[in-house]
Amino acid sequence: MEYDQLKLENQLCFPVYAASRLIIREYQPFLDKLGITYPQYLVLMVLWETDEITVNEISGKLILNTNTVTPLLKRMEALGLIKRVRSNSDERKVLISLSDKGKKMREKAASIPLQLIEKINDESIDLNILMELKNTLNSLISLLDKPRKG
Amino acid sequence: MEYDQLKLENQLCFPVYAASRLIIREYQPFLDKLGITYPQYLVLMVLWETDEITVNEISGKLILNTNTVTPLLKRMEALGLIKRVRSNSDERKVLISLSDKGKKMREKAASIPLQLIEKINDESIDLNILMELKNTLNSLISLLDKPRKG
DNA sequence: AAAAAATATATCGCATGCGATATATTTTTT
DNA sequence: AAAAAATATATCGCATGCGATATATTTTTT
Repeated sequence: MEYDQLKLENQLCFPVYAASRLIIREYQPFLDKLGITYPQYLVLMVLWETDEITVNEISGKLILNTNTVTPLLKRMEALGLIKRVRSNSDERKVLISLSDKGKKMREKAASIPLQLIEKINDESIDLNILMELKNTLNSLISLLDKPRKG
Repeated sequence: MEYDQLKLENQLCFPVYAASRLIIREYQPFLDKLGITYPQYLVLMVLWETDEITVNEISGKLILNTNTVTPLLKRMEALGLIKRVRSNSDERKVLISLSDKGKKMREKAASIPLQLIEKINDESIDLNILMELKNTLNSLISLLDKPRKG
């Protein structure tokens, strides 16, 4: 029997998995300056776009389970980046909003995406190809994330 | 100032990160049957291709730090999937090789890649686009992994 | 209206994943 | 040859990430 399918180089998942970790490593020095982790940065990006949303909405946008997001948000609250308040209209919900510190961090973070692009683009890889990459991944994500939403 | 760069939808990293987790979730039911995790499956794939290699070589192929790989291998040894033996020629090295159980698992795993492809292809996304995706990610990986090697 | 189902968070346990650091061995430098 | 540097693993601590499960609240069913 042929086992070529089981070779690392023939896998689709491995490159996605490895690239994910490597790109996050590139973020590390910038995030270290802000004293936050990559998932915390993602939460902030969500809140900078839409402040005052529920735990569930955040976990939906980041495609993370609530049992990952709840402790993440608690750590962010402890860091003074966000506030967690039970909703009055629906006591099951917890509303997440930015603290002043969390709001101010937006300015410090503003330069990160461009610096990342420079870091990557600086060498060999065409930006258009990266845009295609993004599109394909987004198709894949909406395909695989369907079961959660449907 | 414009903050569009800080929107989730405009990021490259987030789709890679989310896709990685979602694809691994697709593997989960198949790996559960074998009683292994995704990183463990990766180690096995490396060993099925080249048995008897060092911890360092495995961590290099998987682009993981040794402080991730060492405990991973210890768990795999506890599961009876691999053997860990100090090298005689160089006492710093630890040689990792497959146990009978680890070797036999190859047959059970042989059908996984195809099943995954069917699961994804079954709907809407062209396989050629996925091959391009793989190529772009591999370029990105060799770019970002350079500092480790160079 | 009471019971059942659904929804929203949260807790627990375990496996990564990694920065910082330690230890043993080998190689290189002086 | 002794000292210094490099190499290969390993340990520690902390932050995810998730399956299983618990709890409180709201909505739906009967």
